[in-house]
Amino acid sequence: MITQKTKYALKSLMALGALEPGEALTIEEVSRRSGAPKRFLEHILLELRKVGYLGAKRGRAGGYFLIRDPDRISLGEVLQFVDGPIAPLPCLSRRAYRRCDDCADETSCQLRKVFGDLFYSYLILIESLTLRDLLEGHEKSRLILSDTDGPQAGNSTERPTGTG
Amino acid sequence: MITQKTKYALKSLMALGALEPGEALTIEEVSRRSGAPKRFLEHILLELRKVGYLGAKRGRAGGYFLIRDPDRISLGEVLQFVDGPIAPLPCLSRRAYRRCDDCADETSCQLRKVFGDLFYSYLILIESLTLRDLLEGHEKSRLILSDTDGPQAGNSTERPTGTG
DNA sequence: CAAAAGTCTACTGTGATTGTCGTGTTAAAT
DNA sequence: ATTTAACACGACAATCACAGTAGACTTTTG
Repeated sequence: MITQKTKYALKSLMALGALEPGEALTIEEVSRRSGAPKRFLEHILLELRKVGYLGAKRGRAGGYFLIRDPDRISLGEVLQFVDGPIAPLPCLSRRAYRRCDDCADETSCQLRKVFGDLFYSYLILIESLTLRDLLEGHEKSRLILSDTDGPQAGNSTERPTGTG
Repeated sequence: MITQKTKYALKSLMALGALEPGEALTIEEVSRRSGAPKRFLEHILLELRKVGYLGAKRGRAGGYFLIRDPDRISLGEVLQFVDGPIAPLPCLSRRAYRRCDDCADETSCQLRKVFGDLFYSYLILIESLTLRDLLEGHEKSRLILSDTDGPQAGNSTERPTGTG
């Protein structure tokens, strides 16, 4: 589950990404378009600015605007910046690495091995999706498992609900 | 991040999956082998039994034992049973579906579309990994993005740490 | 100067996570 | 039959993350 905060962040980025160059939106207006509570959104937009996605103009006719190409804002990055570490195990996180206190030997930990591979595959997927994909339709992230001839993903419209 | 509880559950399943047929372990013993606190483990093993993975024998020489083939216990299933819904958005969960209160039209929600595809790919990965993979080495989950010639995953031993 | 905007720090309510505890129930050993 | 060692189950509690609110400050423009 991505957090509500991340959802607000993504919706805000979408709102700001849809603007013409030169345009800006006030927090108030982003709040209206994203559905996020205004006072909460303050924090979120501030973070997105500090991280380098947004620019802000203060004072009377101020507002926020996107300063990074939507192609270069990956979902993976946003999730990390807003939600914090996304690794399934603390010992698999680069930035926020923490040893598992209940793990004797990290190199032989089977849990780490298996989830490490899973995480790597997941990262490829999530890094390949960008704000651009949220702004337009998208045709990416089709995958094929090489040792099976199982189902293929992609193609947006079908199978709306998963199992979660 | 998978929860500590799930980690305990997986380690316990590994401990029980490594037994010879006919053998069983007491909670105490599973606790020792998995590192989980005994009184906490009670709840976990109970759940795993109710879900159909484990059998239990009560009374003096009692204990827990695996009653489902490790090939038929997918990581995805375990995560769901122990951690609850794993869908990135409530509106993408089949079992625990909930409408996003901030979403006007579900069918046109771009967030839902993109995360839906992502989730579907993720499910394929996580469903293809089983307790068997945790018990032995594993050679699965290699994937190829069909619209890029980007990196390939798989092959266990390399790139230990990700980005999370 | 006043109004409208972003910036910052601090605080809070709610719920999930991670356990612990007490008490029961079952079955084997003596 | 009694004791003992195991699982079963419900209630409770400490801690923490999440989601949001509030107040005070700073910057810009009219």
